[in-house]
Amino acid sequence: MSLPHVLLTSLLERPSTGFELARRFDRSIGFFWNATHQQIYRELNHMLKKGWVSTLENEMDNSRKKTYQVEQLGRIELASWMTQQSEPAQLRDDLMVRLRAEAQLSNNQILPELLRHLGLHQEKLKLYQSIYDKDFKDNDDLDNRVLYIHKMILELGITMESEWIKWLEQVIPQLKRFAQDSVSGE
Amino acid sequence: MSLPHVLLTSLLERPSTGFELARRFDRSIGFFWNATHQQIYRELNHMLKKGWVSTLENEMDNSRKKTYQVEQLGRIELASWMTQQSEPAQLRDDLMVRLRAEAQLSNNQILPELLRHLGLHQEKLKLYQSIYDKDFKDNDDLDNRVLYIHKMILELGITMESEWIKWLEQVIPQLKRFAQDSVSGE
DNA sequence: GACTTTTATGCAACATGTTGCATAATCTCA
DNA sequence: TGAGATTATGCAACATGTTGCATAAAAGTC
Repeated sequence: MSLPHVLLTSLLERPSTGFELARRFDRSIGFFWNATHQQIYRELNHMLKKGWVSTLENEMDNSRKKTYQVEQLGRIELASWMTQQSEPAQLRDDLMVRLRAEAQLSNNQILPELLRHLGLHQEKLKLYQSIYDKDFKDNDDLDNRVLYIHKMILELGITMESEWIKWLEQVIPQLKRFAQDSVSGE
Repeated sequence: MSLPHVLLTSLLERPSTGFELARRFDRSIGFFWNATHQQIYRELNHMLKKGWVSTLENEMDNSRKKTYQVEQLGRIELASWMTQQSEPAQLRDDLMVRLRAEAQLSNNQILPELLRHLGLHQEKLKLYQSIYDKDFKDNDDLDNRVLYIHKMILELGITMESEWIKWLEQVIPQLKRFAQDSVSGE
């Protein structure tokens, strides 16, 4: 329900084409809200019809490229959405389902996937950390709202990835031990 | 894509009616995978058609109640699904979008919602903690796979909720300060 | 100049998830 | 015994998200 609002926010930060939005989704904003280019183009057209955004007339441009900007109606919509409540997202990870299934089936099939996820979380943490170092490391300008908020969002991401890693590093050896036990007699 | 597998796992743990599954979703398994009763009934019918589950003939029961159990085909499906890879779920929380929008709009509308979320996370943590104390506190039977896995899943939930709380408790005062500054001159 | 890659947009079909409503048996309690 | 809550299942419409495919201009490269 909030994809349009993600896009409005993103376009307020900078007027962009659908393609650019999709690319940014692969980086900053997409770390906590993902969307395919399909969803983005579809939603942009929808918002255009509702008058929330408009396209800039691209100078001398006969390509298909369209740059979108937020209109007054879009700002009003975003501000009104800000006053609404929403429930916290819930943890919804396939891996948890697989673990519970593993508990039932006892096939020892889960280990490779746990290791793979450990790797993925480590990579993601590294990525976040590098962005953090680049953008915020020596920035202690706590008076800047925008900077502060972006920094805190990234910090949350870093924390969550770290916790996943710690957790996996605890679970994996123990499950290995179970697997060992079940082959060697027990 | 894994709702059917959640249901299969849940039914392996205990044959149940759709209603019971929905209720359990409100508790244990639903902490990391949610679904409405609609989705559950629809999916159960679907799995019935595919032969993954069957209904128990309920003794002397002329009510509409149907108890489902997993069939061989369902087990095979689940085991085969276990060998497939899946990407880690990504953090996808409205609140993050609202924060970034707040950074753009500077309306100071976000604070009540941050406080509300803090409360919700504290409640959730309390709930998890109470289940943990009840089910696992004095259980150090590390040889029990099923118990161990359930315990670790709950521990992850506890960690994540704790980290949310810590984060909100850091962000809220700072945003309050910004709001203060912007009324009193600055 | 032809060839590939990157940029750029979109349709159509499908899968998944949500909301509102309808139905009906059973249980509770006054 | 009758009124209301709880248990129990489901349809239909809609919203949102995914996948596969098609198209085409622009930029790089051999």
